[in-house]
Amino acid sequence: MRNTYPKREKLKSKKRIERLFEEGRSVKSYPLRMVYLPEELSPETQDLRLQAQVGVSISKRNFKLAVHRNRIKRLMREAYRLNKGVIDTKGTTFVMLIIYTGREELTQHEVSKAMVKLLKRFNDAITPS
RNA sequence: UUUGCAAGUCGUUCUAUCGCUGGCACGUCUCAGGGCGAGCUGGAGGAAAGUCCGGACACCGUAGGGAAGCAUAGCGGGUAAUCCCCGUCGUCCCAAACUCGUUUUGGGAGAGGACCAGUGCAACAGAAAGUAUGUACAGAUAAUGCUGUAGUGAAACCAGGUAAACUCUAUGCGGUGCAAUGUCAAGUAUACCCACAGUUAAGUGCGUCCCGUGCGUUGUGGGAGGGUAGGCAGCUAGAGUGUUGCAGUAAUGUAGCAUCCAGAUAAAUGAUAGAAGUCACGCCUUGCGUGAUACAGAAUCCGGCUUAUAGACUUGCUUUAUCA
RNA sequence: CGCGAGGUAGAGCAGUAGGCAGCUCGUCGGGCUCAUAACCCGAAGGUCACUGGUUCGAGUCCAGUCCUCGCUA
Repeated sequence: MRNTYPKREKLKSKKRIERLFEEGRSVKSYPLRMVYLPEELSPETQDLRLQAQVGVSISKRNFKLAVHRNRIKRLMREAYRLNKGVIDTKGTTFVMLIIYTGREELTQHEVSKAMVKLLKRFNDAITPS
């Protein structure tokens, strides 16, 4: 299976992001935290493979230099791209934002590991018990 | 060969796989917008940073005058332009030399116009820091506040010093900035805009004031605005880059040849694996192992300045050792 | 992206024609009280963010850095 992360899978709408922070629920897996919310995405595409729009974020408070923030965002995107097959939303679509809450820079392997754990917890959270 | 200083240049490379993004041409699906697939080819910096100067470009009530304000400051040159760069004169600092001097040579520093236009300022010390001129001694004189020496202090050798004190002189400055600005589609309270005609009292105005100037309120006609989330243009071929010759002390200019080198927008330029290079350290010492590989990420674009920076190279001077 | 303020004692703040570094609270020691608080007496505590310049002399004037806070869209 091909692992891609094209533009239409990115969360870009300011309106959706604002509502996401107001109404969304969250799951954590250090150093990552995910905020998510069910959302109808039909205007974007009819593609059945699209399960979610995802954005990444990192605080300027924890990393002062732009070059470090850029690198961590790239690592997070890479980790999501390689592991997004873990997600199973059972038909509904979501918007989600993954936030880096750590204060130290990790390697790709460590970020990947945390990402898999985070996505599994997300699956558990949206499955009605 | 060694030490240090100054100026300048560079500032990791290659392969494979998986991704992101701009361009080109192709196939396929779709009413269209566009989607999907595979191919080729571009994809961070010397500072992209700080936003300290200067421009290009764009718009705004035409940007007119005066006041005020701000900036600059020897002279000459360079440039699109500058508070930048180059040269030069004077000043100050350091080193060396000798003919020991306000000398010569070499290197460095810096906002270096004007206190015989005016006003202000100088703690402590000191008689006195200006409405100047006390004391002691010596000299001169008809006489003195005339002349010399003394102590304080940064300055008392006087109509002195200080303008990075107010100020004056000369020159320059309209304002706001690509989230400028233009355009397309969606969409809706009649508050908005334009033209013409009449009216002119208060009021109002992209830092302030005055003059000037625009607006105002009514009628008629026309256009469609605010707020919200978007697409496209602006948007990258340019004061471009490399190289060679010529002109010039230099900054720089000019001619020929070659070349096209990021355009993202919740914001691309990455990840993994392996190899090489460089620098440390260790040793079974000439090859292995371990560790390190800086500062840092375009946001309209250029020219400077300033700041951060592992390591490498070039040139000049200096210093040490050896050989001739 | 474009602008504006501010860094002075542990905390909050003064400091103007350049020459003294200060105020309030807190801290420490002593007194008062059976004891604590309040009150009284005394003391310590500062590279004036940093670097350079102008000046005889700089918290103050000038230039350049660093940090903090805020504003417009």
